[in-house]
Amino acid sequence: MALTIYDISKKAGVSIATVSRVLNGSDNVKASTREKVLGVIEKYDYTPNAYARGMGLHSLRTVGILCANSSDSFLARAVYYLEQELHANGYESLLCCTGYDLTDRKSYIQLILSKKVDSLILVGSNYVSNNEEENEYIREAAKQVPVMLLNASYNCSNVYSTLCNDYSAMFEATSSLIRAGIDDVLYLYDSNSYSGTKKLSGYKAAMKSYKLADYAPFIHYYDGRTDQIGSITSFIQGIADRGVKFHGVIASDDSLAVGAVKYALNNGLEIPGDLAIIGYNNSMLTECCIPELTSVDNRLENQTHQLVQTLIGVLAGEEMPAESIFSGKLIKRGTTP
Amino acid sequence: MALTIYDISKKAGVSIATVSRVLNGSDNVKASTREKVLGVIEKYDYTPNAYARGMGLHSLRTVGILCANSSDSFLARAVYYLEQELHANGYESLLCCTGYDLTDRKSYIQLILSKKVDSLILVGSNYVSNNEEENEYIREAAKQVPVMLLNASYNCSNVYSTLCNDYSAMFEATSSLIRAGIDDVLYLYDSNSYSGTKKLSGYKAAMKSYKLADYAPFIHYYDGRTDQIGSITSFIQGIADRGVKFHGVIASDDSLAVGAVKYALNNGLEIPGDLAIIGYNNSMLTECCIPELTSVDNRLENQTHQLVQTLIGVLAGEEMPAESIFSGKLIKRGTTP
DNA sequence: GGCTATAATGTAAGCGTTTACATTTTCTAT
DNA sequence: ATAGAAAATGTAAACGCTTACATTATAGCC
Repeated sequence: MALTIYDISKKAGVSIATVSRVLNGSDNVKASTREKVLGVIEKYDYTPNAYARGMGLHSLRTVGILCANSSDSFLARAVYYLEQELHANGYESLLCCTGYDLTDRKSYIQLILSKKVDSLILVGSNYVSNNEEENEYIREAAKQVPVMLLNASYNCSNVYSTLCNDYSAMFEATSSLIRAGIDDVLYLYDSNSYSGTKKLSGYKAAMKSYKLADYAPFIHYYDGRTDQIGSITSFIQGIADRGVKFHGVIASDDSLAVGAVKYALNNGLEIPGDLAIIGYNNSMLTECCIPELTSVDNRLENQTHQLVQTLIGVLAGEEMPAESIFSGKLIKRGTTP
Repeated sequence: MALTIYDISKKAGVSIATVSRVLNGSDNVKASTREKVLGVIEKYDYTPNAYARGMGLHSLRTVGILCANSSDSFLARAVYYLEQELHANGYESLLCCTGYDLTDRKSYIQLILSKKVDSLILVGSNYVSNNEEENEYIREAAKQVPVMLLNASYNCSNVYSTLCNDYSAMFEATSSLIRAGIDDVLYLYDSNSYSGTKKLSGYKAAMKSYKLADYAPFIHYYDGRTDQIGSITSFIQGIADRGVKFHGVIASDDSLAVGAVKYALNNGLEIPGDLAIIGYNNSMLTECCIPELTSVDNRLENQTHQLVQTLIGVLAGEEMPAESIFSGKLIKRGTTP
């Protein structure tokens, strides 16, 4: 059986209150007593029971992080940055991978809220739906703790967001291709999430502003299989086989763009001469293909940093901005002219 | 303030014991009472406090998962599979990203053990060091709960492992290149972890068995930067520039292998004609390059499945195998003849 | 040395559950 | 209808900590 604070107090010859004070760094303890107690703690390798602690303490300096899928490279990177930032600020994190299903999601939130977290961070725009009813769970959660959205936005009190101006970034990316003389630009996307919708509109608006027809087929592919990219490649092949012509591809995610690169290479198309390609997220995948992938950097690191700063402020009772928006930046590499 | 079991019992007109019984699915509750209580719970959206629960309950059906870096695609995939398996078996998971530093690691373990986890899963071979002293923390942890190692092995009571026979797999991979007539095979690796060491020996043994000279430069690169692959590419370029000749590259990880692919394409080398390349882990990266990467599948999915099965068995008091070894498999794609 | 202010320590209540045990209700068989 | 068994429910202690409040030790001052 694990040692309790009683065992330690007995061995150190003090009361449990004193042990607790030492544990919590209270300054009302005589130096010699502190040494004695710390010695016993050290010697017996005592660790206070976190659950008992959770009962007494008001805050456990813990925040819950929810992400849909930790093997998605974008989400994983976001979670990684977040944990680092939180740790650096003295907060622990509790990570849950909820999957994309809405009902599971709700029960995960209940679960994590029952752990007395100080806040909830929802990573990725798929947590905000276009269907307002589906967002009820966010409003519910926000009644209990501040809810932080990374790369998404939701207008509700006690909800704070960081984002990239996906609309403008995608507008810019699309325009840059058009200005380079490519007027048949295909748009690939795989998610109707908050940011997904913004990006799509950015593309459409750009095409429209140049009086061009847009074409944006939806790919459903996030099922965790290994040959995701292969399925994208053949999806694009299917489009070409149906006679659709395109000399540019913009994708809502780098993985889709890599699929386009493979499609091009499979068909002997020159990149960017015959086909120009732009991805999104500026992930590690941009480096994996030859030529390297041009991609929009959505400022993940800035977002996570800002999000944690906002959170700290909110928890300290300060008034903080409900939305922090960063400007996406097109990083030009070999797949664009 | 959140509702407690007292509030619910009052509203439902029963005792807290009855509410608790309903909550815990005890069968000694009249159906009508159960309905009534569930109704109140539903209506007020009550969730029992996890910490109070942790005090009373013996097991919380929770296991701690430690991984060094959740943005490493191999580790992330492993964690993802593990969480799914655990969830399917009625276990919750607590994930911590410990980083690669040893001292941090120890405090993380203390932290997670204080949460009354039923077991500890260490994901990835970097948790087992060749330096026996550094493994003390594993022995310590194993005194408290069963410790499960994924993709690593450590001989100690109450420690269970799943692995791939990295030595043989690498021996096979290397031999396959040699048999194809390539006798100057470079080996790239970036970690001296448990499995890293095995792989390296497999390569060396294969070269030796064909009486060939081995060459295995070490790359230090896992720092989380985005241009990892770029730095690998230039590392290889540096080797070539020093006059080292090689017509084959085997890497301990797919990302290193992708670096080799880029090196080849940068230099106008034909793959696999001028340079044959084999990666390891059979990750999504294998699909990202053209030609697609030949890679060793280390049976991650099998490993995670087996690990959870073993864990369930151990927790149920059954005698389980301390080590489960799977056979790696060379998946041939375009980068090998 | 005696008095007070202050620092150090101890005592005990409370946090929200679970569960052994006690009690009450319901059912079965007479 | 009623004793006795079985089922349903209630009571209260326990889990290991924090902390307000009470008590004791220490120091400073005249």
